Amino acid sequence: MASRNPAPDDTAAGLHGALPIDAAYNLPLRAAFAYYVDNLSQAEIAEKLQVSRASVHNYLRQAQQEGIVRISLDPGIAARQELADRIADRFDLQAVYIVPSLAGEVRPSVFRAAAMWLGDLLEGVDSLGVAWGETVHEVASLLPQRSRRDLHIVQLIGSMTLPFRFTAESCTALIADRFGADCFNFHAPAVLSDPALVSALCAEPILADHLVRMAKCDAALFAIGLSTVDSHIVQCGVATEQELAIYQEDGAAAVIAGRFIDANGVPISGPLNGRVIGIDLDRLRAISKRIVVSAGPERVEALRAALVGGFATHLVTDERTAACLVGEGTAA
Amino acid sequence: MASRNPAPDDTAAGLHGALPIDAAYNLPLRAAFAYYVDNLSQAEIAEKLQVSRASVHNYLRQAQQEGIVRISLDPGIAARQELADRIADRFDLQAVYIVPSLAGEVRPSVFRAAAMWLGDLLEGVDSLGVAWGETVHEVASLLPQRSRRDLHIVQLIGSMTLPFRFTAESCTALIADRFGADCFNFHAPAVLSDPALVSALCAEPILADHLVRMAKCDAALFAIGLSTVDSHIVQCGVATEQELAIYQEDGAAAVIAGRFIDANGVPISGPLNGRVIGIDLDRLRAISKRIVVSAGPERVEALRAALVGGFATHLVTDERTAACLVGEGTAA
DNA sequence: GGCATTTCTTGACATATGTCAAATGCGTTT
DNA sequence: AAACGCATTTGACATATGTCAAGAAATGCC
Repeated sequence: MASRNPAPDDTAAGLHGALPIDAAYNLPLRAAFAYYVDNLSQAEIAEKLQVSRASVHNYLRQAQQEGIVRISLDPGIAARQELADRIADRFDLQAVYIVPSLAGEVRPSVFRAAAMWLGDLLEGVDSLGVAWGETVHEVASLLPQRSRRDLHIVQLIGSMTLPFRFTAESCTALIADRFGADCFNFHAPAVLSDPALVSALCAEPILADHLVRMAKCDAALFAIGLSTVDSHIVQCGVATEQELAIYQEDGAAAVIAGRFIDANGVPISGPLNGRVIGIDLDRLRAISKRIVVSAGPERVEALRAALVGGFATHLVTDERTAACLVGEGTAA
Repeated sequence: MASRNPAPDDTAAGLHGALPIDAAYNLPLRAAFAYYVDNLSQAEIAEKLQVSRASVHNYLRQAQQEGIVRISLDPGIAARQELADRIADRFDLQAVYIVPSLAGEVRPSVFRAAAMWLGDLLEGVDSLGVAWGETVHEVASLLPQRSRRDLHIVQLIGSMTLPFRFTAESCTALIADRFGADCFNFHAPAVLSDPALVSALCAEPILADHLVRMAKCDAALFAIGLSTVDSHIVQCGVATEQELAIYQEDGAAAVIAGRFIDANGVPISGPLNGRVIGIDLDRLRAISKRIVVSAGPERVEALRAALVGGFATHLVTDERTAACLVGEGTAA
């Protein structure tokens, strides 16, 4: 029983080069194979591995956390729902993934599903732009470990240091971490008080480089913000209540990447004009794969505005929200 | 509780268009989401779905069989094993997947793992050539359901109607079925007694077309046959014992797609020259992704011959076989 | 419409899995 | 060398899951 359990990041090379191959190293991996491939019971594995059954259970849990074990539901099946088709047709989306939630709270359910599928959605993608907000953060924190070393994670909106746990950096960092990907953060606040300062700042090489990186993204992950008073855009200090009120008067229906749009998906100008540092809506729309995660009855209108505006190509939502989107079912 | 459980191949369109979205249709899907995404217990799901706990269990099983639920181990982790690297280096392979088998029987274990990974290995592949034999059949029969409608499955060797359960057609048919792919069979026997007849037959449009299809494959799945008397090549009637003996005298080390090679991976000519209908070794080697599944101590020499000959680019095997391949560990 | 056949469902039991606090080992510090 | 802290392991218990044969519903057939 020599050398048990090398650290996970251990390359394993050299260390056990000369060990007999039945030596008990890499326990979580072996347990996972025995359990999921050979269909042995945990008790049987425990016996073969000469450890307690509880340990085997621990290994399996560890294997799952490390992403050795991948349990997921076929995204295709969620996209092949009849409702999904209708929404995709109606709003000209490439794919709609519908979560048939039974649980009382739909949003966490949708977040988990989105996290489960993000890896699949990102196949063939080189560079993922990431917005920030509660939704994006939740999805990020639920992402399973999955190796995508080649991927670039790019922050799409400037940061706010705020009363919230979901900072822009934690969104990008979490995602980058789970994919083992490189992370490119946007070293600027999301909003300044003077447009001139914004221009000046964006002309700085560091930020200019970042703007180029954003333009090169071939996928984006974001959510649709509400334009109501309890919206995070106010709570985070991006907009004041007064500013928000002005936008509301002009028909604000949703917030995307810190920008307001109306019910027809058309950008609204207002007091934040030129003061936001982050990807603008046209450039966002130029990214080829635009993944939106949004669910909940209170978000139907905002989501519809975003879809009408053509901001999404891929949508993850739940059954009930989906039904409301196409005018069936009630918000309740 | 109208219209429960439409048949699996039901398009679902129209049928429940007007149903309230909380109607209890598509139970396996709902159960799977509740269980794997929402982390509800089967008992909780039973309650929400108004069915017995046992039913929920049945739905989940069904969901798994239908490929809604996908449980797999990261192929990357099996390829990142230190032994895998060494073998890939030594034999110039693109990837080696090593199964750390605990179970007594390694071969079934490797077959299950190969089946689990085949879908991943076939990403980006348009046309998969398939040989036949016990190994290929086993892998095929263990394949999980996974949609790859666009894929072509192409039979690489003529058929034998034989005392075995693993016919060429069942290999291709099974694989095509699991992927929902199109299946192109080779309508000819694997071996004839007269080379002239082989030429004549292959000139027939039907077969000529198939030869073209084989050449267009961008991946192949095959195993390495033994050149010993108990080899399936004799049992299937492809070669007689006398013919086999001749090849053995000339140093036959393995059989690939009905062709003999020696320990250096060089093709051996012999009594079967010109009499086999199936992909020839050069054309096989011209397929860009060549996936070999092979494991078991008795197969080490044959496998090594195949690898030396450059017939594989991807290998799925077990730890012990792998160790023997690079000269460590014992066959026992 | 009735009967046979299949498919789905269920309750009760057997088994496997999850949990947690206590114990053990192991490397580090004093 | 003893003492400490951390991570891992373990046994015992609570819970969740798997199984199966019997019953119910749906389906197909004449």
